[in-house]
Amino acid sequence: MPTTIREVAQRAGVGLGTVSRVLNDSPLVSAGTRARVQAAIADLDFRPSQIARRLSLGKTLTIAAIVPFFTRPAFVERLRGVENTLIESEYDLILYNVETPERRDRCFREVPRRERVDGVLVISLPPRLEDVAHLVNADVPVVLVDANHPDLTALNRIITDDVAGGRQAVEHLIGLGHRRIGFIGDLLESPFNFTSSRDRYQGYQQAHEAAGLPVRPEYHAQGEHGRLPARRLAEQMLALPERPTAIFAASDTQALGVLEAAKQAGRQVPNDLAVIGYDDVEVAEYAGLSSIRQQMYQSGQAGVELLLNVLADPARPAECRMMPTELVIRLSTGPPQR
Amino acid sequence: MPTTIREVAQRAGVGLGTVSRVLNDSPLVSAGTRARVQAAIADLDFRPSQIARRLSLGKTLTIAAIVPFFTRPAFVERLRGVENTLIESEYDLILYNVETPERRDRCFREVPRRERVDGVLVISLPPRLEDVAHLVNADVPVVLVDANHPDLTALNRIITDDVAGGRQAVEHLIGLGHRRIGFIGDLLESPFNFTSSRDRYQGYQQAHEAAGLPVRPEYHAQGEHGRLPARRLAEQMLALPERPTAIFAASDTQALGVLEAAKQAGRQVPNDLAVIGYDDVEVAEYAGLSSIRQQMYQSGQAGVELLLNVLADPARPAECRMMPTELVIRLSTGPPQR
DNA sequence: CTGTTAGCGCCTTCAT
DNA sequence: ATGAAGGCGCTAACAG
Repeated sequence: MPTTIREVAQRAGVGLGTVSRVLNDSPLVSAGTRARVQAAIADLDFRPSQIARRLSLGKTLTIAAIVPFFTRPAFVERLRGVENTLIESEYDLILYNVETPERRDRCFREVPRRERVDGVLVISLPPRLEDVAHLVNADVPVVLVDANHPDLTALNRIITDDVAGGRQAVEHLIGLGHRRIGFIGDLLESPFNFTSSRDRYQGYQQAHEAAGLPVRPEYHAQGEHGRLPARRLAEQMLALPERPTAIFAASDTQALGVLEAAKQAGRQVPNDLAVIGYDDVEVAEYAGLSSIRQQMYQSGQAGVELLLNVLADPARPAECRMMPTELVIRLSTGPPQR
Repeated sequence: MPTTIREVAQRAGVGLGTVSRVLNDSPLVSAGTRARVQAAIADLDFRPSQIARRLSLGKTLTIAAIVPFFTRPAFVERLRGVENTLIESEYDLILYNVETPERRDRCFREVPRRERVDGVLVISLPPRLEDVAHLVNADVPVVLVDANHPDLTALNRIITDDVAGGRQAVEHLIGLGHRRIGFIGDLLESPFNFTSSRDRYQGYQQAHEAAGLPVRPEYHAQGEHGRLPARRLAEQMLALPERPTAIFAASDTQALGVLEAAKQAGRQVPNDLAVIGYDDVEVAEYAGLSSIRQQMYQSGQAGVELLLNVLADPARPAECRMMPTELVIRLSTGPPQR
């Protein structure tokens, strides 16, 4: 049997209301009794029951994170930011891992309910139009992290500007003098509706237009996410009669595949081929890979902070916070060989 | 205001005990009233408050997972098994990520308490001797997954036999005809007391003894976990006057570093150098890397099952379940060149 | 079979 | 400043 507040009260010779006040740092307790109560708490090794506390407060003190977290390192990194921030608060983090569209739908439908959690973080999982209504009308606040959509204006969210990031990457290459730049990204259609690759390609297009360069379809390849598929695509692209002098990959994972393809084809990086990735995950540094850094950890953190703010002030209007991206230049990019 | 059981009762024209029975699938309800109640529940879109339920039941219906989950893919994979299994049950999964020894100690001390959770899974985090007492005497059951120690007999756990796995790997190499076999592993001392590398090396030694081969200290290198450190160590080892014809790396990540070192040194794999890793993570297949497969996902699953069993029958004696390992032969191992 | 009642442990008025 | 009392929503034991 766990100790209860009542036993503490008895032992300290006070009423149980007083114990509750001490527990909740109420100023309405004299120093003396506070000390007595604290002594009793220590003696009995008492910890208040979270459950009872929750029932009484009418809050679950729990936040759910819905994450497709095993597919890519970037998702895990965001979750890491969430976990580390939430641990400082009084909220518990409960986890829903989404690996199938069915599971995603079920989570969107069943998780954001007041009888389960106080708030929900949706990480890197863009809701579809039909989900938006659910999420907006959910009886608990929802914050999206790394998920954007033009129709989401009613939802709180932390986004990164993938279009700008893609532009940044390609402007870097163009600035170095490249004129034939390949893009290797994910399939544009995925069951999870991931938009990042698409948006980064849009940035690619914008940079080309701004520089007056043509966007050539043979320089755009898409495939399953992963190093190996990207490697295959890069091999094909490097075998083109007029091969690109630089390749922008939609993720570092894919950029690694491109590096392998270059080595395979006997191309020196960056002289024969400049390569830039996206995300700046840990291996990018090892691999000397230029990349676009996203503040993934910080975006998780920002998501939690936003959610806690909404929890504290439910009337607060929906907010969209943009995380900046940063160009990180390493050894894999340089001017084209002449 | 969320709907309550009371309103449902009113609407269905029954007592609230009956509603509770319907919710809990009690057979003591006539088909007619059950239908009426269910209709009322549907009309009101009623979901029972988990919190109230928990307080009443005296259970948190929550299980904590303590995981160092961002450091290595193998940990995440185990967590994945945990999550996917637990989702089928009525328990919520709450997450504690451990990245520092301080945090680990705090988790071991504060998490396994009845007022917080019903049970705890400790994943890939070997407790130290002083922690064992805490965990054994904790007022909720604890199951270790992928954490072993001779002194842990009082704790429920799912382990993999890293010694046997290491032996298996090295026996494979010896069977192929190798006599000079290097080992590259983690630092034997780590703040988290990870034992896997040490155990795998022990298997290495056993295989050597069984085959009557000498264990040569210059063939044993240890360094930080990671591809790059392993690569450096392998480069040194390959520069030895009498270099090994095969290398067993304590993880696939490190084996990838060894492969890079071999390529760097102009050694053909497997002809000039056979390489075998451990874990059989996803990239092993891409890389054509022979490895020792661990059932990581299944070990998480098994941990949950064991914990649920203990929860159902607290008197059940502590159990230690061993997960098998499996030799996976790919392109990176073959007989030595003569 | 079904309605009623008494807690589960805590927080929060309301008096004092 | 503090004690007493009511209630959070549900389950389970007890009558009927």
